[in-house]
Amino acid sequence: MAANTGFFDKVYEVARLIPFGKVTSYGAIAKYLGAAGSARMVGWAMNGAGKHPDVPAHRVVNRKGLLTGKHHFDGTNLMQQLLESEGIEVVDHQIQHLESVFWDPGKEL
DNA sequence: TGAATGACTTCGG
DNA sequence: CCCGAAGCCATTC
Repeated sequence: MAANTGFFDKVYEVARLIPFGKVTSYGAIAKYLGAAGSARMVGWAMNGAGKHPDVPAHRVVNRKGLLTGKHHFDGTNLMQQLLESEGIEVVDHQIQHLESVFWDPGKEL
């Protein structure tokens, strides 16, 4: 059980840096971590994000702005509600005005 | 050690 | 932009 490979911690660390009312993509995080191409691992890391209450996994979506991970949340529309609570428009599990709310760690940092 | 899996991304059509 | 297929890489069995 190599739960803590450091990779996970990095993902969580970046996730915490996501500003309120903003979102980012798995690939963006992976790239920022220097693990570009491991976007899937970011998602996998998020699988353990449930243990990290400070990690807003709902702000992490795929590059289309689609809430692909919503299925892993407790309910069915929980993720969408969280985003809407931050002022992000979400329709059909897809973020609207994605460019306006998108936050690229590698670009901002 | 090797095969299977996955909250993705990119490429070609 | 949508669709199908391939690539990627860490984790798990």
